[in-house]
Amino acid sequence: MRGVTRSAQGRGELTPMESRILRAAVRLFAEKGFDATTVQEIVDAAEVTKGALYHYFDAKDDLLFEIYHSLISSQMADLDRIIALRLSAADTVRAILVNLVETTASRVDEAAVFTREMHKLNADRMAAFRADRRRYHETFREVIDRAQTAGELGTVVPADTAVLIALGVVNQLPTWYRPDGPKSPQQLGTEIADFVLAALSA
Amino acid sequence: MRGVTRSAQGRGELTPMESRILRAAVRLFAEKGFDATTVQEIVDAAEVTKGALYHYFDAKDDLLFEIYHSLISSQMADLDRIIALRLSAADTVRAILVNLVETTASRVDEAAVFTREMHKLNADRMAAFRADRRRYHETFREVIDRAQTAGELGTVVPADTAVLIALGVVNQLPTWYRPDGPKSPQQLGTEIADFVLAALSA
DNA sequence: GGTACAATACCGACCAGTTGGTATGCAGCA
DNA sequence: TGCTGCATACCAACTGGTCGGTATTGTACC
Repeated sequence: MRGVTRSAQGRGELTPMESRILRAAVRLFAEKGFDATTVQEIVDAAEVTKGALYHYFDAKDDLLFEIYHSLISSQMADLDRIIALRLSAADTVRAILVNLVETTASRVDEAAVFTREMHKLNADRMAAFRADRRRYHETFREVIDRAQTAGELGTVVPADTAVLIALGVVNQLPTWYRPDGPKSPQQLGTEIADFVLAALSA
Repeated sequence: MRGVTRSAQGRGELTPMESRILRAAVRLFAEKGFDATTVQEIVDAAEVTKGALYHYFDAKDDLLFEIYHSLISSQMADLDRIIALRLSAADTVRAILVNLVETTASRVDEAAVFTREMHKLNADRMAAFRADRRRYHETFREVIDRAQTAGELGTVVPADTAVLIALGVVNQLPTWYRPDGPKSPQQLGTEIADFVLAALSA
């Protein structure tokens, strides 16, 4: 069972104990970083014992991977769902961005951990992650690309750069977004989508 | 001399030994992260001894701070220089972004370490950093704000959000920028500036 | 110009504390 | 009686940082 989290087998079928541990881990990782967080701190925060943790997870790294995994699967599923709606290019871009901003906002800790610690994935998992990301980027880029070719969107900025910029903004969001801030996630999503679409209309 | 790096006294007056150590530290921090990098690894990479390192720096943390410090001072100085040119709003925005992209690209490792590990600053240094960042944001925001009021730029996107987006993109740059990629830093800077200005023109 | 003295620059073996992970035990359910 | 689900005690490896000591450079005085 090397290289695979025991719990990762059945998707979304986390036991109560697993999600309890993961919830504590995410909070601590987001607060202090992965390396600076002790396994002992995690089990204390989750009010379980080390034995319990290592009963469900093979290694500390697996906690990280579970966090990535659940976030990415959810994002990929959302993307596919949006694409399937077959909206206009502009509406698709808007839907993708609003959705991304909203899920990122509702799962800030996970998103923050993700962007800060993703380079700690081992080779295999990193490769899997890159593949997912590539697919996400490509899908997004094609939406813009086709719209540009069809004259629906402007061509001032190349599609690939636009994707990098748009997704970069979202990835950076956990750094400055505060749930108690003046703007709701929905409003932020709208503003960011407005921004990107305004740029792409030129 | 608590809380202050010995070498931070005289700005930019790093001894050869200090920059040698810092150069190795930056590379390793960028590659594996701060916590995952051992002091021993740093001194090995720099081909010095632990004694030498602790002769010039009080603690491992001070290495991080020196990296931040040199990067931030340089960025703040650049900003002031650009503002002093008293260009038009659009040209100022462009100049800031192109400059930021170029310096970030030429110092990717430092920038990457910075965005990933800044939360490890202690309270004092964090406060100082926040003050600097606030000033940077405010300055940038005012440029946009005044231009919007004067009708020189559109008002579709609020100035504060625009700043967050623009700087977010730059902060995310180290994640995907590759020196051997197809686009030069200058070209990237131009494209990003085009993007932001196109959005702001709406 | 040489000698005594001192400050600076650096060395590397060592330490106390911490860390991720394990081995073993035990209760309850089938 | 055995198996799952956890608890407890423990360990070997590693980490940042220290400390006594040495080499090198600078300085003041004869």
